[in-house]
Amino acid sequence: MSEELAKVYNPAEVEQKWYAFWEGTGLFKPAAGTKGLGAGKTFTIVIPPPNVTGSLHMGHALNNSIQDLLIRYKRMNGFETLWVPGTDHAGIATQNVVERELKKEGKKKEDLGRDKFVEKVWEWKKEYGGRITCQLRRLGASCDWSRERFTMDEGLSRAVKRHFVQLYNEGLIYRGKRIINWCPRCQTALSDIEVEHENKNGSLWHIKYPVEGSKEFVVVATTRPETMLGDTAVAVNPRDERYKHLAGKNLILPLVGRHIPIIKDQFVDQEFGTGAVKVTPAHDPNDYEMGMRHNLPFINVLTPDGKITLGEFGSDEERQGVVGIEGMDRGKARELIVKLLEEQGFLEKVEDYQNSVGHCYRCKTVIEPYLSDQWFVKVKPLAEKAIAAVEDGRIKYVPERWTKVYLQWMTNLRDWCISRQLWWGHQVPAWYKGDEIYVGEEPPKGDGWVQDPDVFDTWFSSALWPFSTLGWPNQTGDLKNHYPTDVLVTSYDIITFWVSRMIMAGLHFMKNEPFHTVYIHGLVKDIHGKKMSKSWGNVIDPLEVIDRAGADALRFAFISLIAGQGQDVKLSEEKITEARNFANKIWNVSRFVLLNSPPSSPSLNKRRGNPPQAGGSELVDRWILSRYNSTIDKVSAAIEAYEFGEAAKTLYDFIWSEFCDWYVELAKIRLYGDDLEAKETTLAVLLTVLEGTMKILHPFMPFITEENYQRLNGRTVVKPVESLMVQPWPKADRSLIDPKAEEAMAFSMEVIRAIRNIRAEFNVPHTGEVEVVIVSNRQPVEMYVKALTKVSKLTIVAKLDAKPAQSASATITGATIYVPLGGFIDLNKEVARLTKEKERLAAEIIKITERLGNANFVARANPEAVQKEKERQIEYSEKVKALSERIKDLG
RNA sequence: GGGCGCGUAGUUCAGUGGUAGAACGCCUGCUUCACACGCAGGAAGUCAGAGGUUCGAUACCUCUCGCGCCCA
Repeated sequence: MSEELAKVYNPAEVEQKWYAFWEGTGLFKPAAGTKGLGAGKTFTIVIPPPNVTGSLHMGHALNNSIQDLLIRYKRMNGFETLWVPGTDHAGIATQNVVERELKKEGKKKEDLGRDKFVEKVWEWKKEYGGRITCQLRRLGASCDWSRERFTMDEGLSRAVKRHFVQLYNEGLIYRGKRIINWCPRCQTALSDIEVEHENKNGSLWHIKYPVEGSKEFVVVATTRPETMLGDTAVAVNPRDERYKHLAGKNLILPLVGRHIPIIKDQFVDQEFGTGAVKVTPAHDPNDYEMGMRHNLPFINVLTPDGKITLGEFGSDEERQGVVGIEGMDRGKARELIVKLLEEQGFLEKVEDYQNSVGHCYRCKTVIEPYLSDQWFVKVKPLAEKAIAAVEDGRIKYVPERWTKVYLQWMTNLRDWCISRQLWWGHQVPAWYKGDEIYVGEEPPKGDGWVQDPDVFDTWFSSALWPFSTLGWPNQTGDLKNHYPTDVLVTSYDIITFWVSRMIMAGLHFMKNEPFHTVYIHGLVKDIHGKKMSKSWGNVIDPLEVIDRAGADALRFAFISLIAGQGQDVKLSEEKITEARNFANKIWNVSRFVLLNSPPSSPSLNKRRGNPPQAGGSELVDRWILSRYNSTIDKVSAAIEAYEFGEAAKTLYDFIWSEFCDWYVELAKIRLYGDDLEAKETTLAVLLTVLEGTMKILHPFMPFITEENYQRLNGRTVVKPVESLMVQPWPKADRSLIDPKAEEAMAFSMEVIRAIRNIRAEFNVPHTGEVEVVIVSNRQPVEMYVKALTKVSKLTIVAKLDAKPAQSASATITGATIYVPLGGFIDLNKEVARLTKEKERLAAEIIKITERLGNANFVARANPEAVQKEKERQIEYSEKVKALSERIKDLG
């Protein structure tokens, strides 16, 4: 190991090296723990599988930083930890990507045919599928890569078949012709949640439908005039007086001439438009229901790619009024229909209207409600169990508020459309021969069977992820040891897509909830709270950050940003820089310790294992050991409570402020002194605290902590080098938590700050030494004060005979400090300074006095609060008195 | 329309029924032998607004306003 340590930390070198070491020595694999909290217990996480064609974005980086933190923490606590990695085949997304590639060559997937196309996707997967897993390694994710899974691999495909076949046999899956959400671009059905609704400014067209055999019209209002081609009725509310006289009559559909009935249906809202609505059973979910209730014909007027077809019209006569519309895109068709209606006097008026338009969540194309044969899951019985599991606390959401989102969604579920008209995915294991249907994990025997061409919704396979990755449907050892898993870490946007489905599937197939805790984090946004997107140009690439600042910095930036209750995380360059600087600080403090510690020394090693005991040694040692042990407790408790931001902040403050700014600075006194014993004791404390701190920081910043730990080991301890990641998590030694030492140290620190403040206020040069007189009954540690304030002569007295001339002063609790400044002092400035402080305190005293004068306060407030106020009153009064005297002296 | 979250220093955010905090940024002074990705010091807030509960509210309750999200 080189003794030359760079002044600036270079993460790139360090990170590559240690990841290879960890993975190479098999440390990511579960190993039975024997010690600590986790003895005999497992801790398991399954990764939310990223899309196989994807590359690492900030959302992944945040998500996996959290998972790795938990996994590393539990591993060090002695749990047999397993983090299962893998990727998702992401049906539509992946198919779209490959289609786009083909398009560049001027080809469509139909040119290749299904088999060739699927082959092409597999090739694509082979080439790019490893990309994201490599990127997760760059982040430091300690997944067990030997257990990596893919939703389309053999085992998981078998699991999906079992899923389908079993639900089918239990009567929980059916096939039927229903109105589903159809994406004309992807040309597939989508489930309800795959549709994003957006409020858009549109129009409401009022169209006149003539009454058969009369000069009267019924006016209907619609946002989608083009669908009138498929109208098979007009509906009114049975209670609507306006239409009572038209009972039993027919209307004549404008342009088309089709005779359609007026029907009465409770569903119709009398307040909407004219109270009469057109009914298009093949193109609207509500109209579909009405169509079923009233036995109306279903006329589909759209092709799968969103163009008009008149193929289902009853006669050529009907087509004559709309010649030329066939094959026209739905948007153009709307324009034409409106134009024709207007020309022929059927359009009464057009109003501005805001309505909600559904878009495909993958390609943003406007969705069509479309009538087709699809497979559905009856979710109600599954959902009931999934609701119960959360309601009775078997599964807990963190933060708790997401429980409500989940329950609200689960209680309003409609049947889940699981078939997709894609080529990439798990093909539905159902076969048809004439009217016969066969559902099974294996193809049926005999000739003439044709397999259903559809594939499953990707979420239908990822629902099984917590147990399919562990071997299900086989009863494997992993399944036995690691199911149920422990914590699922994900962002709120897929609670409905994924979390809820895993809970349903886990409870149904494994008879046990898939995890006990769902930790929900926010989405990564830019500094203004905007979504990161290429078109905004505000994307920060995690790989680029890792190259530039290190994975540790990225991880720490994220973890310190998630203090809120599952709020979105606003990532900024500044935050990354801050975390990078923190890494550099850690690097340099280790460098300091290493540069000052001799190569392995027996006497030092002996001391290392026996840190100074409370009460018996140097104050600053007792102080830092007290703070260090408190920090262990605080960090551990924060992680256990999922308060990761709090844990990060605790570490940041302890390392930077307490350890570096105070302990290290004061350690230098004895480190550079002549007393060998004091020197070794100091080193022992430095090493103890630094090494322990590397341990509790490891889950946050695995690379730099491993590097430092290894260097420390090499220097001072004679033992074979083991990885930090499998060292036991430090346990706070409560006997070293020493409030007296902390109190005493706080006093010295306050004295030092007061002197520094005076020096800075009066611009005493850094090199200029000053004399200080402290009037106090308490004793600050002279050595500390002298070292940190450049004081040449320090006098501490309980009472002052003669006040030092030409001096600035500070009044702190329990002491007045005089700093004679000779020529440096500006008396006016000093008087102003003291007066300001006096006024601040005087105002405070008035408030306190009022409070204490309030009989209600004294009588009702708790006695401790009253006592505290009294103490403050005395303390402040003394300070004000001292300040007044000083001002008088100077004036 | 229903639900949820947020509003605290210039910025990003913690926080607590009893003295308002951090980081970054800003200002001043320092190339002090771990670190200028640094050290020391400093300025900076009507805790969105109104009402209520309370001896006491930035915090708890209600309403209003503003921002964001989810569902219909």
